[in-house]
Amino acid sequence: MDGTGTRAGRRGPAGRQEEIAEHVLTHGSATAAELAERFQVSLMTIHRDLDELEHQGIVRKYHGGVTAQPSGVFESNVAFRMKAMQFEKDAIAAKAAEMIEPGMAVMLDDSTTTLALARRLAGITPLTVVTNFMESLNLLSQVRDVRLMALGGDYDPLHNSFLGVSCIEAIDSLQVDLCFVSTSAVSGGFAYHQEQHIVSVKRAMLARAARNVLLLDHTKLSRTALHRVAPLSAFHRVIVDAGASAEALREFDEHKIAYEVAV
Amino acid sequence: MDGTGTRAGRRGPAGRQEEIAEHVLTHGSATAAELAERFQVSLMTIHRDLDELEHQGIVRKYHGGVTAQPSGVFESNVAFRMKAMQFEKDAIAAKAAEMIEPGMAVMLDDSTTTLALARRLAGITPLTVVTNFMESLNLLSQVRDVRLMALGGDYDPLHNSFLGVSCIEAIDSLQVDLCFVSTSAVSGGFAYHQEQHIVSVKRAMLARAARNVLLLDHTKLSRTALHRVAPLSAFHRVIVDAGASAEALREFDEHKIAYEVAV
DNA sequence: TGAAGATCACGGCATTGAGTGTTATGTCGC
DNA sequence: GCGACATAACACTCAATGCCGTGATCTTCA
Repeated sequence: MDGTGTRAGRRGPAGRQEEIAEHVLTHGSATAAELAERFQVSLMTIHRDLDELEHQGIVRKYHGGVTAQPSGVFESNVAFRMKAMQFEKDAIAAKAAEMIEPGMAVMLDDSTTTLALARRLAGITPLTVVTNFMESLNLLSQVRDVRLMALGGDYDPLHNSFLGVSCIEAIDSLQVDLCFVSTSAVSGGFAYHQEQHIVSVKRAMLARAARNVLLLDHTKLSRTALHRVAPLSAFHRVIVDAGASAEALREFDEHKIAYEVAV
Repeated sequence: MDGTGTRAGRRGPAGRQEEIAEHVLTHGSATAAELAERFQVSLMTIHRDLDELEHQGIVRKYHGGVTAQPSGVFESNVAFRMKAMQFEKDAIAAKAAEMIEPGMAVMLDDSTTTLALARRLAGITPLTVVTNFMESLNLLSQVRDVRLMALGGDYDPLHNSFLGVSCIEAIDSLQVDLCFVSTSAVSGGFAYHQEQHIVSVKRAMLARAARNVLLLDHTKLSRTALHRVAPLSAFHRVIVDAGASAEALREFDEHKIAYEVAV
């Protein structure tokens, strides 16, 4: 039994790094020596962990220690998002799938919610699917009778997707029947996201579809992020999970937004 | 020194399976016991090898032995050669990697040879890599300090890559230092490929690089395919493996092509 | 039905690669 | 320029994995 207190590093370095991140995030900052003592590993290992966390955009290193990254970049981490709200996302995806009919062309953004939707598309073939999300590309490339189209661009490890000017140009030369996107926050009749380059891509997508659908788990409601993506009126429908508060739904009514609750 | 005669199974079970296939293909048939004796391994191992070869469509098993697959062998054999030539492709990739220096921008086409090259790029960072090949995208997305750029387009399950107009447009807006491609046949100073839509993409790639490099294992030499891709003069260098015949190399000399043999 | 051949199930063996520490070298800040 | 901190290079450990053989069980064919 070691004296490190919390659950031990049960799954290799990843587990320790997660705990380091948690420690730095709560305390605001730390020194390498302090962390080495706390986790009973050498300074070198701590530095390697911090390099990894810095590359993931979770902490910032400086000569003498590390600090937490100021904004909520942490929430963008794809591995982080992947685990959360799996059940709710699946319910939302089921509801969204009802809108799709064989033969349609649909576009999916780089969110874990639309990935849940992608998993269901094998049952609605034939279909044309357009996306910039690596996970969805890998998934759908294995599916017969899905005409898959990739949006290229600069690879973003944080989101595991392709972004940038090149991606937007590719979107601009397309036109689809349905576009499904998710955003990290919604309130006051607007959808928000914390990163500018993601916002640009989402906007381009919304402009190239006959109908747009916004997929939201309830943790996104009544919150804001730095950048406005679009007014909710840009969406022909909003789908939320059953965890949405009555207050949040009332807000949709006030703005005359067509929404649906997924059970 | 064993008595098996030919080059020993230097690269694991794959090498032995290749020799087994060769033996069965030339003799028409064989028994498991005979092969076990010939390669000095147990019956069980021979059966596992034969299961693998049968799965690849190269031989047919029956109670008491195996026979060579009667027809349609050629196509399956190509798939087989894909894997079998792995050793040579790796040598070619090693030679190609020497041309790359940190900081460069390189483009890779959708061939298994350039995939072998992609595996080596992690050691030459930082690097910008552009490709339309799903395998390479998945591989390189895991690599630190590689700025990865995807070429989008219509997904082709046969090649596991993205093609079409959309892909070519994406290529046209780029410019890289080095472009590595492979073609399915070379002879008379020209490179050939059997599929038109692949040819279009390769041509677009060649037009957007300061220097082009052609990667060829020796089975591609002195052959042709339906469509001309480009004259060999379009390439600043050709890299072949050590299996290339003296005659094929002389042909390069005649056309004044700068080539290099990978050991 | 009997016997040869094929498969299954388990365990040993060697190899690989990730993770880590130690020592040496480089770099920042006072 | 000096001390503290950070990085680079090399060697070691150890767990995971692929590969193979042995003996038991199942299947096929005469």
